[in-house]
Amino acid sequence: MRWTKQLIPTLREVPQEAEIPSHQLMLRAGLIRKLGGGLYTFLPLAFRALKKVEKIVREEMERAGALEILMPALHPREIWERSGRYEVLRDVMFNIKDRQDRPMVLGPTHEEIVTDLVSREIKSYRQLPVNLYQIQTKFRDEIRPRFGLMRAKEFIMKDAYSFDVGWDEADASYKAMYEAYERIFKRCGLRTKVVEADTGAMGGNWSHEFMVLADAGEDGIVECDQCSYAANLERAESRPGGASDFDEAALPCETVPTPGRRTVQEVAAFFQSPPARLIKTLIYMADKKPVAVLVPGDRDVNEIKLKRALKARELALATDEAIEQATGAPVGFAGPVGLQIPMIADLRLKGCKGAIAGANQNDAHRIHVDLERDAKVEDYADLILSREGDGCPRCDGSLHEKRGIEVGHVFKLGTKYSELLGANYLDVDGKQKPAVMGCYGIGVTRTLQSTIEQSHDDNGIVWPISVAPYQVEILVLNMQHEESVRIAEQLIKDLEARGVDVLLDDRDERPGVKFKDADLLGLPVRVNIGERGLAKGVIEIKVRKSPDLQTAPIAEASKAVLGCVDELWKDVAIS
RNA sequence: CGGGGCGUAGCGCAGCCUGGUAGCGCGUCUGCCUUGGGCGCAGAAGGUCAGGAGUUCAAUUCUCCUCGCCCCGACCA
Repeated sequence: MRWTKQLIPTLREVPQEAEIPSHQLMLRAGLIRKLGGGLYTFLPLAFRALKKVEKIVREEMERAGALEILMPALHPREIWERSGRYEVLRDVMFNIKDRQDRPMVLGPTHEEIVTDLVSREIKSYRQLPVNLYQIQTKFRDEIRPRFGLMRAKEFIMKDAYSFDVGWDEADASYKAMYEAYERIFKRCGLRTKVVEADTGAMGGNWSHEFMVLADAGEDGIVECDQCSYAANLERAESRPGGASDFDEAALPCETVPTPGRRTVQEVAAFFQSPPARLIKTLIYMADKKPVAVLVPGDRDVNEIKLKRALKARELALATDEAIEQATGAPVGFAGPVGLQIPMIADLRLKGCKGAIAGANQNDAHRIHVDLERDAKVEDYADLILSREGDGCPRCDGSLHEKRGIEVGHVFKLGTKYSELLGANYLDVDGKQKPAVMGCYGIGVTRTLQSTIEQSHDDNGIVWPISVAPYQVEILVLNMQHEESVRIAEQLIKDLEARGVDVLLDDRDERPGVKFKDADLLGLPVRVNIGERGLAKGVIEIKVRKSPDLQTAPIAEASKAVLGCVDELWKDVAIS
């Protein structure tokens, strides 16, 4: 392909809309253009790269035995009401009506649709297992689209759904997908970290996320420095220490005036005591009922864990009025002693003595609190947000925080959807049973951008060879020089005959412009053909990711380039 | 939805405070020149100053409203 016949609108300056490197580079290298917030057009180069990612995904899904289908993007709203997820996902769903005034939604995901299909077509255990996948555009009315393709309102996702006769069989399907994902990301040239994750609105029992480590990542994760434990912060546990006993003697609980001291910091300073000695008491509304949540003063509540522990559908911090009503004191003075609403405490508070807590009256706190002696805590659970330096829950190591971009997520769903939507089969014993499901997503467009986020330098993109829009870029430094052009054309012919995608920069531009744009585009191998080299009988080869410039005799040009290309394929080979 | 910022030529920005109908760099087009890291010279095109209303003799500039975009937060498969 010739540059002058392609559409590659490179930008010299950084568009102000872009914040992170991958987004800036996608705009500058002429890969994408914005139509509106969270809506992007893929220009030819990005489209080529996208197709390569999709091809890898397809090959690995097929290898794992999944069958490709294509489901509608437009769904009757009714099916979502039937599963109960219209309520759960209504905020992210685009609602529309057809001309008959029938309510429709644009699909944010496809569990309902595929389960409906399977419920109609799969009747017998003889037809199982089955794993159906598609590569589809999903629509989500994101509260805040961000970072180009990272969080868009419309994006391409590969989603697969497995149906098995039982739990063990479903585990095998899950494992097969997990392994397929490892291969996919490796082949895309991505280094990913697999973490334990929360299942969120998907429901289900267990899930793993495939994370691309990057500062711009939207998810916090922790990983152990000694074992393989890694988890999304939403789910991460940490090793609880022993019960905290701050009192030598078991002194009776006592109320102390603390005028105007509301925050943990203020109170800790007032008592000249470490924040950890305080019991932080937060009032939440769980399904419209107040509940007190107790955590160590130096820790934050993990609302996802809390929601799970309370088995609540809705959870939010109580309003100031609700707090006053529940505790009888203004915000900042809640405490477990004498509180009349249900209480749940973090595991780390179990058996703690000599603590400081709010007194449930204005401008007062209690000291020498022995939680078990002085309060009625209904339940203890792991409720806090893990953080840097916490102990690993699995070993003696400690946890470290990182940022990650979620590119893949595999879920064990169980029978939630099959029961709801009637995906039952007839087993050997003649009984109707719900199929055991798993679902598996890859954000294809996000994966593409992650590749750039993880592989770029100051000058531009550094494409892995497997997803690069073209594998080789040839620069003819002076298009007026006929010999250069002739040699370039011969080289292109040779390379294309060997299945290599080649882009020729045939613009009548000065060399400097071409070099800059070549670095920006980041195609894996660059070939310089210029009079200076030809005078010595050589062409030059520059591998984008390496600093070295090599030369090859004109007669061996294609062989030398192919050698570089082959070498680069080793980076993304699966073992 | 809350907080902040921005909207002037394709891109990056100045002008606005202190009202008098718009400018710079890059890009684009033409010609010359040049050809190893965003070259040089000469000329040119390109603007409903986001939209609407108001104040004023006069609004890019002041006021109000609306829309869009970006960032932070809440939220998130």
